[in-house]
Amino acid sequence: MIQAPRGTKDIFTSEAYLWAHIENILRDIFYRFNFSEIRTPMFENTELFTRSVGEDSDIAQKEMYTFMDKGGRSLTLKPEGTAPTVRCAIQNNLFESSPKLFYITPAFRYERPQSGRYREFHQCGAESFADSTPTCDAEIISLASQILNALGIKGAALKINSIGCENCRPKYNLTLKNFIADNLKNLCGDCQNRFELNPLRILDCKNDSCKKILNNAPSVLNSLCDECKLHFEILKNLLTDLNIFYEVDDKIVRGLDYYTRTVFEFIYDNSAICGGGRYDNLVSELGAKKIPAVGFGFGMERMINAIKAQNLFDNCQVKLDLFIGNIGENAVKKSFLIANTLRCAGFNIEYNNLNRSVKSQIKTACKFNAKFFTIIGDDEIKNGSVKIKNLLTKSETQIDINSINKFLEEN
RNA sequence: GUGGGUAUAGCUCAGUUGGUUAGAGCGCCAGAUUGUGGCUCUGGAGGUCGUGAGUUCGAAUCUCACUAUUCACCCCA
Repeated sequence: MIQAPRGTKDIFTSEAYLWAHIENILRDIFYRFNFSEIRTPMFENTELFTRSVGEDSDIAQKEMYTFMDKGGRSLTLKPEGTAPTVRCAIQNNLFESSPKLFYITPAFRYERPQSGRYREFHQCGAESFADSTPTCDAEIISLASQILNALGIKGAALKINSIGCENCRPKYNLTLKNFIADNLKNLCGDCQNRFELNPLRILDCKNDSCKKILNNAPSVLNSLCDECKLHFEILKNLLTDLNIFYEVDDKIVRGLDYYTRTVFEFIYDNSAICGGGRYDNLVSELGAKKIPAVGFGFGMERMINAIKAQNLFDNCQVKLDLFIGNIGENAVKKSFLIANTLRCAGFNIEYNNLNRSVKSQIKTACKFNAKFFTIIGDDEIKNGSVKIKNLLTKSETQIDINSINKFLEEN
């Protein structure tokens, strides 16, 4: 048997209905904040991701689905949503016309699958190129927070930090490296590599011995320049004014290289359900003029795990208005034609097309959550009259075979 | 990339130191009820025991490899 590839998952029936339902809620919230939807290609030129995500990042190093097409181009399935959004905005010059964009998209990373993590997963993200103010950061965080509220997800903790800008971060990197230098030998192998490439990432290491060493490390917050410091202070005040609870965590640095100043995460069940931050240099690094930006990405699978764990949106399924049962060949054809008429009129209809007992037909109708059930046989065709049964109340009504439409409208 | 668990019917799972024809519950189909669901009873269909090798007179059971799946680490959403 051919199975779905490792790390992928089929989404069908009630699960697909749940996804569609959630996507509708998400779009509603985005529209409230005047974000417009964009849909970018599933694959991009590889260079887009090596330049944006960072050539040395784990994503670019070992997690990307990269392939050559028949024209010799190096292409990569999108591993995240931000870089394609920025590319699209540059290419179509969206910064003035629609500076606030959102997407709901599959993304691909070659990783070992585990709970809430697939090789094809789905991201729901927003990017704002509106301006560089802390208000803009607060709006983005507020948007993420309202998404959680609208979905009813409780218990996600917001953590925020500032990792400075191109002016103050190099200074902090030096401070941090000086602090670590003596202990470099005691850090894990990964961190020893990070020491030169990206010392900030050492703060994020989960290794216990590294954590211990970094416990007393100088805080990035103490090295911020005046502008960054002010930006962060204003943001914190705004979040308080918005009644959004947060915790400052100066160890949050985020894994993608493009972030500047504000970074944040919503943690649920020990993993990040949403991550984001400001990236004021990415647009210019990708070749356009300098345009500030801030955004976030939700992991849809993690979002849905949380929704399921809290039993939100139970009983997600489409309901049938009527199930048409039948007995005999003539009746099968007749019920098919009636089903067609009623479907044209806008009702959800199923009919029986197999030679089965009335009992099993009515059971099938219940399984599909049909509101009404009717059965058509030679007598009904001859008399032009059918009994229609309410499956909930069990009451039956005798009506004209041509007035089912009217009956369904009235009931 | 690293480390553990698991793989038997559509689903959830039993299966004794290795021993005849591999079971149960649920679901499905039919009958009891000649054309009306949920309860009850009766019967029925449905299995390359993940794949391939090995050990053995004999393997669902033991060994190895592979694949898939799941959980954790790394990383990330």
